[in-house]
Amino acid sequence: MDKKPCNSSQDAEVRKGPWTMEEDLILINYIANHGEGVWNSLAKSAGLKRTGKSCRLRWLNYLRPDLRRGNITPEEQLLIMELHAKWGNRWSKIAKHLPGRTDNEIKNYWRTRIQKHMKQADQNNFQQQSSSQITDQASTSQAPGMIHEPMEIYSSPSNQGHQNLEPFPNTCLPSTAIDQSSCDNYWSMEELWSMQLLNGD
DNA sequence: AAGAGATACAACCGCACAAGC
DNA sequence: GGCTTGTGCGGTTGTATCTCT
Repeated sequence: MDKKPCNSSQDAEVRKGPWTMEEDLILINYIANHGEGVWNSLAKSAGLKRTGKSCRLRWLNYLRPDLRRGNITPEEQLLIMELHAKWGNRWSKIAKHLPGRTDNEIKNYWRTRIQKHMKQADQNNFQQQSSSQITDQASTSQAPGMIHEPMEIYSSPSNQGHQNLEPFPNTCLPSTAIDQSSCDNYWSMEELWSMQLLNGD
């Protein structure tokens, strides 16, 4: 990942990859003295061989003093799920309701933890379903790969074309979900809890 | 103990939008 | 009004670490 500086061109001046402690200190000190904002000029003025975007990302996601480090609490987990059910992948919007958490952190958390649970639940239901539906498959238009994309099925209002997939037909899909194409809320918290997404760990 | 696979997290990329000129 | 630049956001990728066999 870490691109070694080349011996020519201006790109050689731009560092990529993991930040060093020294770079972190430079950025922290600079922001402490001059404040944040105007990231491109900040990067140059501070003497960092980074893009403004990279500096901003590093500051917002890692160096900010008001960040909360450590595990997501059950309360935060609940809130994330609730807000995601309401807004979908609007991570920055969700992050605003979780003080000290970043959109990147929430996004990663969702992808690695919650999505994993959904995938497992999805597979369990698929196994249950497969025995009963195996004879019906020839009459459906379901693509074979669809079962691997629970997120799309779950959240996206733009994926109404998938609404006949019913990934959790027995226990999880709310009875009204399919008819909620014009509604912002897809699944209630009660329904999400019923999927036992929060009980895994 | 070693290798393979899975997981979690940091960071980058591309796009869209807003502000300034 | 059009262009340039900066910023913010969501998606994706790379890699370190952990777990399992």
